[in-house]
Amino acid sequence: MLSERRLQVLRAIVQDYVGTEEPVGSKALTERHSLGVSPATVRNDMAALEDEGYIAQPHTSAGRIPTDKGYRLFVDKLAGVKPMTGPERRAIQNFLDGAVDLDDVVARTVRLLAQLTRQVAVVQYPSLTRSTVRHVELLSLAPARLMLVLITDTGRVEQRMVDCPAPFGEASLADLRARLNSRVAGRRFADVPHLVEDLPDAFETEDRGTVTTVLSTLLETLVEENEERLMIGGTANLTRFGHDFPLTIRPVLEALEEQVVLLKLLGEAGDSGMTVRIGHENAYEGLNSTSVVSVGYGSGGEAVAKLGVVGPTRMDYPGTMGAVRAVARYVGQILAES
Amino acid sequence: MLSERRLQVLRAIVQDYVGTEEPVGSKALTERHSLGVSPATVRNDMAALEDEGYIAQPHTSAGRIPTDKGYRLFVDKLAGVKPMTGPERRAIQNFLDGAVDLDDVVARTVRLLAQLTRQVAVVQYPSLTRSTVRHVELLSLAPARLMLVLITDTGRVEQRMVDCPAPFGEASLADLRARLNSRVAGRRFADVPHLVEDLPDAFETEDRGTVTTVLSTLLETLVEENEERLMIGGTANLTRFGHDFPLTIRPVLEALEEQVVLLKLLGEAGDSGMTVRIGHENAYEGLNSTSVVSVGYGSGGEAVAKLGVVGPTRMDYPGTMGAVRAVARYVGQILAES
DNA sequence: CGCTGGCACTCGAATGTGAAGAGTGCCAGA
DNA sequence: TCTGGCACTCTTCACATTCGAGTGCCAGCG
Repeated sequence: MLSERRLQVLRAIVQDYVGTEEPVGSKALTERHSLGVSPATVRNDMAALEDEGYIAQPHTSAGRIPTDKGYRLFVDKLAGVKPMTGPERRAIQNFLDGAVDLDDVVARTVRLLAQLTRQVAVVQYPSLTRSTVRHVELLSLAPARLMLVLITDTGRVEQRMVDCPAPFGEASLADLRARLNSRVAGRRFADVPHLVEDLPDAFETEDRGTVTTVLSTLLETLVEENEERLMIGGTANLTRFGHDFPLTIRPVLEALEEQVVLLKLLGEAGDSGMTVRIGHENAYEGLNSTSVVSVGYGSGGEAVAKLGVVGPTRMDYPGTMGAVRAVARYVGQILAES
Repeated sequence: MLSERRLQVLRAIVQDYVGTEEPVGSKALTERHSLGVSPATVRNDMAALEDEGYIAQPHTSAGRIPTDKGYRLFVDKLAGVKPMTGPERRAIQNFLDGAVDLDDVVARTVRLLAQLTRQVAVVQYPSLTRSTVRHVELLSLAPARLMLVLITDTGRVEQRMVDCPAPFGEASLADLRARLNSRVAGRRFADVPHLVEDLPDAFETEDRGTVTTVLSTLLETLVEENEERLMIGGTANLTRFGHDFPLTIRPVLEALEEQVVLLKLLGEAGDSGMTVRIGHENAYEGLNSTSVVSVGYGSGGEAVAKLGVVGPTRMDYPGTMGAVRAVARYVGQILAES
């Protein structure tokens, strides 16, 4: 077990290193933080911290830098979440309030996060597993061709073509539209399959084929819709990463282009509360030198999607976490209002 | 006027520099290209080319590198467009054929372009100025609240809420829906305002307010829709830019995040045929050390949007132009089919 | 037992020197 | 008009040297 002072030393190391981007030595530490002990003592503590694997030296005769394990301890025990100041909150709210539709909300959120944290921001579009159906519309484009339009309560619209096995009359169409909506409107996606399963029985034999086709297209759409999309921004901030560029930045850019990777990354994060994944804690190799701070957001109590930032492990965790939390909260509010 | 041989020397310099990324000297030139003259002669030619501003030396006693003006001449006069090989064409077609919807077409196009050119790809979503309306749908969500859904022939769907000044009956709604569609379905966006202007006259006085509101929302949507979106990919290729990273790459990443900048960039490019903007020819400062190759694409004869790549001025112009042209052509085909 | 000051040691960063090499410009001659 | 030759310029690289920050360890002190 580490003594109180050693923890303080670790905290000081993390703070200094994050600030200066340079390995921090014992002398500098005692000067910049009033630890009340001499450099020699700090050196002993640092040696102990190094033995435990919390810090490391890039090479002999250089200062120490925190390891992933060190950051982990820092985040878990030594640092809180730095709350946003009043003006910052107001700025966030103002900025998000200007959004005109869902795309805009997401776009603004990305910008905002990137700007606040000066890192790369990732925002997942509100997911639909927990969404509900607002309306299903059926349009006849040709005698045996329909268009299915699904409107969700988060404001997303998805359309699919349906080729009918047999011509489908306007009357049947209206009937199907009405029945479908009375059953699924306002219901959760997950409940839809169960709710429509006996729907074909209500139709004449010659229409059943079409009804079945429409339903299966609808169910497919619900599932596919779940293939969540996301938006990223602030990649220019990657240039602040380090001086050893190409090697560090390349895999990160590659990871950011692979939506699958990012979705998995966000998906793995805990469902409630804020998750911080530090360096090698990230499963994806290209992100081994980055940390990901993510949190769920949503209208009302439930999280419908996640957002977060990707930055160097050497990041200002309290500040970043504060910004991420605040943004998530306000986005949730905006979504709830609309 | 430059002699034939001097043009050949310029061509050789461009080709070598693009290949090796290093300033090219007179000796290397005569060795790698059979110019039939000695290095000394080439030196004279190079001095002349330098006087004219086509090439420059980074510092005394280094080889020459092409200037923007040199690349311009190369592109205009010295190099053609390198056609894709058969297998390449087939690969392009196969890859694009797998797309399931518009988003997917655009996403695949971006990937493909980035991969083929090993540069940053930019694809604009099919623009709507020249698009036509496939269908307009009106749904009643609440007594005085409608949802307007616009479906375009390129497969895009846009929805808007409409708050009515007065309650609007189902009968009126059906009437409006029918009239609206009979007038605008299949028509171009640009023609819509004219086509619906007298529509309110056909309704009862108490409904006119709502009809007018719906129409103005529709027109707004048509215009806003025109705020074109785009997708980018292959940013990881920026890491191949040069060795002097951060300075070069940062402004480019910033430019790529500013959709406005990119849209203007594509917009400025000529409407037909391929456009190549080299270095300082780009209005946006951050892109002064990049070249942009763009071309319009679309279903049928008309271009509905543009696509292109952004890369270092030192790029393989013939190959890049070939890839861009080929991809644009096949995307056009795909769009025409669906 | 823990803290402190002192001291020798290590190793990277910065600086300087010198040789090598690539490339140029210019000139006289074919 | 082209060519070979030659002197000159600069960058690059390797190597040596210095400088300094930071460490580890130890003996002594409260």
